[in-house]
Amino acid sequence: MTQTLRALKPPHETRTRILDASEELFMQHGFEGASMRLLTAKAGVNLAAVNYHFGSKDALIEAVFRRRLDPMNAERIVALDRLEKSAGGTPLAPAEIIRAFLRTSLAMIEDSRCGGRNFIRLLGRAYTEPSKPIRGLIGQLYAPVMERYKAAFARALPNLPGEELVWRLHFMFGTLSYTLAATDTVQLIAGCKPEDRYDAKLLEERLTAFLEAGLLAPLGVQSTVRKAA
Amino acid sequence: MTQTLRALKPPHETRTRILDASEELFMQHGFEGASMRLLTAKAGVNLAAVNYHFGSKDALIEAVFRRRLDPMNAERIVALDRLEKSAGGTPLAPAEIIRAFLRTSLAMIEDSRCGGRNFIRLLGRAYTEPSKPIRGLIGQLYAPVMERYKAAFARALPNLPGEELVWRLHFMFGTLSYTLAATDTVQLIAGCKPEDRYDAKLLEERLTAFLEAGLLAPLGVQSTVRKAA
DNA sequence: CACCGAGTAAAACGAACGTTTGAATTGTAC
DNA sequence: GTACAATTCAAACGTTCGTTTTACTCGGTG
Repeated sequence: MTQTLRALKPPHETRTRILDASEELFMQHGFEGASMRLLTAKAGVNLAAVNYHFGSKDALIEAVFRRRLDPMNAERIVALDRLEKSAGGTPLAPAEIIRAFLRTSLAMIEDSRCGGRNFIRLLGRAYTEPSKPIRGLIGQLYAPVMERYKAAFARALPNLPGEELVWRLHFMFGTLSYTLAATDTVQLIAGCKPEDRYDAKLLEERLTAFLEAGLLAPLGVQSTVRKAA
Repeated sequence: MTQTLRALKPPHETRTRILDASEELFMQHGFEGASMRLLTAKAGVNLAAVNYHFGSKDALIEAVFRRRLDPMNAERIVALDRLEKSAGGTPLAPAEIIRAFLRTSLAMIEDSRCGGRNFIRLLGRAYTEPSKPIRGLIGQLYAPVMERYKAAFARALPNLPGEELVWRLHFMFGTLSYTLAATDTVQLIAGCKPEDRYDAKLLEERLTAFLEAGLLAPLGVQSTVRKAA
């Protein structure tokens, strides 16, 4: 009886309302700028609810990230596993690996209820966040998927020096997170229609073309410079 | 007499001390996280000095940006002017334009007193800052140089559709700002020696190779898709 | 019915925030 | 030396922050 009632009525409705409101307000105002009173008012819950359900504001921030990022990164690893499985022993094309990583992010910006889109933008902000706990959390959550994809790229590009690969992955990661986070800069460069801003399919094509070309760019003189030094 | 004394003793020493301290602390803790008491303590000045010399904390933030960004963007435009002058009527190579833009940023990260490096990292943070006044300020300061470089790229790449160019510039801008701002993510991808992290010459080569390839990437199917739609 | 634990509610906590005040201090001109 | 403006200083302003406390409202159990 208890079981069925729990199943009918969401077990943590207040928690979910807080997480949803926080996702949006953290994105709009930042972590420090979004106060507890603002969050709880938007969520329609009491001020004390955050501390009751999460313990503290910092714990709430972590919960906001984990709710989306844990499944996302798990999905990324599964996608790469599937890719390598179906390829047998043959090396993967770099563009395939790029798309596998991209698609998880891009799927979220098409979230009809906007929660996913908010989170993606929030995530882009988090990389440049000065707060050390947040940086540490992001790094910790991303470490396994980073290692996994780095290995896949290394196998796909056996001729690219390891150090060079690390930098190009850094560039790629930056392009992706910035593109999704800094929504207004496109309008700054040119009056861009916001309607195709979030066309995930089109954005995937554009990003893949750009990133693949950058990843496969011919080695400049810098490698020789380094060898000589 | 007044003139010479003013020349010997810095006219706005307190102002400069505040700007230097703010640059570093805004980068470390963010704009909201760096309190007036922290800023003034680091600068070794009285708490009221900020409001006396700048008027408010927001005005201080604007002053921090303008002190570096105004000369930087002016230098970028001059560099592009020189490039086009010396090329006569012949079209510029995309890599030349990229380097002209890059070099101004990269020169700052070699600042021996670290002030410039702090500012570059601060700038990367500002693009994803949620605060509307800051976003507006950044956009306003960057608008002329953006327009100028966009026109130069359009002339250098007459076959690239305008909308496609806007996106690729957005990607490039994202790569640059993220690369310079998110210093810890490289270490996340791989244990990277921090010593060559700020080798401006090497970084210029790597970034130029990556960005040029991305900018010149072959057009995917998306343009056909768009034409059909 | 009494009882209990989970959750909600309103109010208050001390600390830290940006800003302002008014007196003290400095440097310069007459 | 006196006068005057510019700057520095300690102290306090009112507000807002994250958090805690205390009382209250329930549904389920014995």
